[in-house]
Amino acid sequence: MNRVVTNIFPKGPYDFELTVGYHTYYRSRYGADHWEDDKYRRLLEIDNKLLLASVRSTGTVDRPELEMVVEGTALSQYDVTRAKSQIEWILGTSQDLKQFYGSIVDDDPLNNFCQHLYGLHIPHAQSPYESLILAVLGQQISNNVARLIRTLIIEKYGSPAKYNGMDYYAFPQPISLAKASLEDLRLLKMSYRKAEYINGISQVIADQSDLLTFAEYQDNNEIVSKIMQLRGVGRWTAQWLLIKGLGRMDAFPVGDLALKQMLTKLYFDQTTLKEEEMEPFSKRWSPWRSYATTYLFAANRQGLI
DNA sequence: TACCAGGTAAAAA
DNA sequence: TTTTTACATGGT
Repeated sequence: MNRVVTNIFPKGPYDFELTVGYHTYYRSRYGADHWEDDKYRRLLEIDNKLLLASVRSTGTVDRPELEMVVEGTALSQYDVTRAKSQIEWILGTSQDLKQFYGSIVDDDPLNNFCQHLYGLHIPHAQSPYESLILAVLGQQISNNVARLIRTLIIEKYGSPAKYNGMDYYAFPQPISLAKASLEDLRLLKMSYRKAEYINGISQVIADQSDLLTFAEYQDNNEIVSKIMQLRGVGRWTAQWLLIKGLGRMDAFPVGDLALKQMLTKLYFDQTTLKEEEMEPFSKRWSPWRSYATTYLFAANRQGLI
């Protein structure tokens, strides 16, 4: 077992606490992500090797600097490099907020949230597959139920490791959930249909690992129509995959109930916004709709809405 | 006790 | 083609 310390320099402004807090729903543990003692921790599975990354802030919002400690067995320089790039991706450190902030200065509720949430970057799932599974698990049900089910599936099918007496789990590999029986998945409190979705998607991804890999030039609509061919993936799930799994800047989860309620309250004077009105309305934030969405949800989680 | 919750596919109209 | 409905479960 060895241990390597390295530094990460996010693109400022970068608020580490806000970004990790949003990512973990301000809980000490959410799914495979941990947020305790001012440290973000995550067990990563890299080439079948498990390593724990612990990250803390050593800088400020405008001069951000993070310190990452990687622990594992027989760590190579390559492992550390991979872990670092995965953590940078999860924590959204390379995003540049300037253009988004500049684009919404006259948009009042949102601009106000941006002042409160200055330096919040969009955190990502570790992989497109992870974001897809988490999104499907979250369909239709309340956040409390979603969190419960997400944790159950990670603890049952993710690779475990113990560090300093604490149990950590990597996010399950596609093959693990592809091999799971529907009956076993049902034990994790999901509906039979949801178990079918999870199992089916995992089988497809286990078989074609590059299915969720897209080139830079590919259009969001092209990606959406491709992933919606997966059973269990509708447009809501596809849009969240664009935001949380692929790092696209201009996605918008039309049909999201919480989002609809927030827009109704903030922009339509309590007159319920119709679903078909969401997409046209969202265009005011293009090409930064993923940020607008994230800042609205972040404001919501902080009780600002 | 009902009814809702950060949807979706399949059935029915 | 468009509109309902079943789905599981914890919270209120």
